Amino acid sequence: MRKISGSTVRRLSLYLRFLEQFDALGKTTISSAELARRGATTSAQVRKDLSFFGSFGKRGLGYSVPELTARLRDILGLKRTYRVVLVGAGRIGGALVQYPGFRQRGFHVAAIYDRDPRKVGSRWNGLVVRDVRHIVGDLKKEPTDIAIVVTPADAAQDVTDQLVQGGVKAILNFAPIRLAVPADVVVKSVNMALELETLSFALANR
Amino acid sequence: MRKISGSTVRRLSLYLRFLEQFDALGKTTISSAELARRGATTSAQVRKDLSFFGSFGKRGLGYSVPELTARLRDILGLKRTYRVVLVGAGRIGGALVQYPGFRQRGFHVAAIYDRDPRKVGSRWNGLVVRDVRHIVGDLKKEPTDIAIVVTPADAAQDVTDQLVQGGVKAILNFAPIRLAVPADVVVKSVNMALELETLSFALANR
DNA sequence: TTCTGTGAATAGGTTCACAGCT
DNA sequence: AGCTGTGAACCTATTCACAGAA
Repeated sequence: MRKISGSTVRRLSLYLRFLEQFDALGKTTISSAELARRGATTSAQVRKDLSFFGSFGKRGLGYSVPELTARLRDILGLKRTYRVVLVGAGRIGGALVQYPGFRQRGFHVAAIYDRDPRKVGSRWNGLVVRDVRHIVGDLKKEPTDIAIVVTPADAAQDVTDQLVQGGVKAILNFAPIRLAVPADVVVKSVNMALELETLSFALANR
Repeated sequence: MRKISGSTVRRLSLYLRFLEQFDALGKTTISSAELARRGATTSAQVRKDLSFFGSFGKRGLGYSVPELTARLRDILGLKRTYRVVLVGAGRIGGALVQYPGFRQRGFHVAAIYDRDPRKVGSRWNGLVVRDVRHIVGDLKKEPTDIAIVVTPADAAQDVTDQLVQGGVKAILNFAPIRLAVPADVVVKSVNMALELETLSFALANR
């Protein structure tokens, strides 16, 4: 497939949310202009984004809400559910385990790991925290595509190596380091402090 | 000032982190190539990013670590501390209140608000949760530049309007809606489910 | 007539490559 | 000799504008 930019993918996710909202309102048809207004972009951008994957609209009419919803879910890989493991039973980990947005979208946090013996065995949102030393064995028994790394920086690379060894193919990383992974593994890093710094930059440079 | 792209700002934040690490190792000088290696970019990119703000290096030598650190802290608006208020005393709010990365960078979470009477009055990391109805009055007494919105979607716009009324100029938004704000207020939205969807897209389109 | 789909034009961001300072 | 600073070249993303389907 042709190379799709990250910003296109993010917009597709947004369009999908808007479509779900439109569907809830009982609308059956939507134009690129309406999607654009919601997404703070342009109608041409919406049409271009969609055009990378085919032509789903009807000229003079717009897009069928249920049809485009289905196509976007398909494009974004959301027609299936994902088993997700979470490594790091700290505050952020705890918040993510019960984050409703994940389950709604088919991302099921199925296991939590930590290295701290005081945390191992405790319950988090119905899941028993397991010792991280079991992780490779567990992953081999229960194939898992996605992991969320919420460990301190010093543990993150080691954990990542074990995740890769266990067959994980995508990692959402909250640790403030760049993770080294083989070419067939995708990493997406989120860094809250960095987000705040884009704000302080904006405040300082008005 | 000339328009600086978001990706340049993000890279500057990263360079600052690397510089701090180099400083801790006792290095006093660093080349654009070394910064590039750490940041998974190119030396030309590093130099170009810096060149928007001046010329801080010495030809043949590289950059002085303490000097460039100071310049970046200045550029990113990190020479001062920021009073930050957090709205929404849920799981994610709780995790963010004690997130060490914020305080390290000079972002001080100084107050937490919630609308739920059962949460109001409880203690979170040493702070007493206040009723959100006091927020405008509090902000007028204690001018605050940055707010973090961690409420459910249905409350986020209302809270945002109050923050703006109270003089907040930058908002880090975790609620899954686009916030409407006046032109002089910056909003940066973070959406975890959307990040996971970029991963499922990558898995589905290999 | 309305709104899509898409080449062409434009804008924006990245990389190249080299002159010039240390 | 080594590494910066920066125009120019290149590449990618967005916007324009219009032909064509409903």
